[in-house]
Amino acid sequence: MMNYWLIKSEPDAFSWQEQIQNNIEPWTGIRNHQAKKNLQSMKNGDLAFFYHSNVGKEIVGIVRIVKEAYPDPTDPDQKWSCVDVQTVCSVPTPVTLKQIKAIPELQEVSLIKQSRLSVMPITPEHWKLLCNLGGITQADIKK
DNA sequence: GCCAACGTTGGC
DNA sequence: GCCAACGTTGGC
Repeated sequence: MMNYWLIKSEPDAFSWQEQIQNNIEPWTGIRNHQAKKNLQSMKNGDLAFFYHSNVGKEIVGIVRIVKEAYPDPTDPDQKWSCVDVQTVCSVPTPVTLKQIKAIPELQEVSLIKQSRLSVMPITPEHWKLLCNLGGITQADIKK
């Protein structure tokens, strides 16, 4: 059973362009219990939207989980977790927060309901809808 | 265990 | 720069 997620990054700190260049990236630095719980629920092969917070405020790409939760090396106490994500594809037409807020079917997404959460699940229905909005096809996300 | 004070995230 | 919505800290 495939799960879908959304992860946030401030492009000033780590942008989609850098993700593309690095290809595989350890998703470190998460210091929130709910976000940690979500990281630990991720399975290899799960897909996640890559969202630019603060600057852009739009879904710009899709990544795949390629290494399940392990201790975050940037945490001295090793009590926080991280996963590895791999670049899958860019979103041809980035989906903006403004767009999402304007669509009645998307009012329940955590991006809106819990605006401070940085790692969140996305339902399959919302995933499909957001892919359509972004111009993503099934072929784009098949390896 | 409560809660006031403080810090952070992130949209506007 | 402001502030709403959290999360954390520390005194009691």
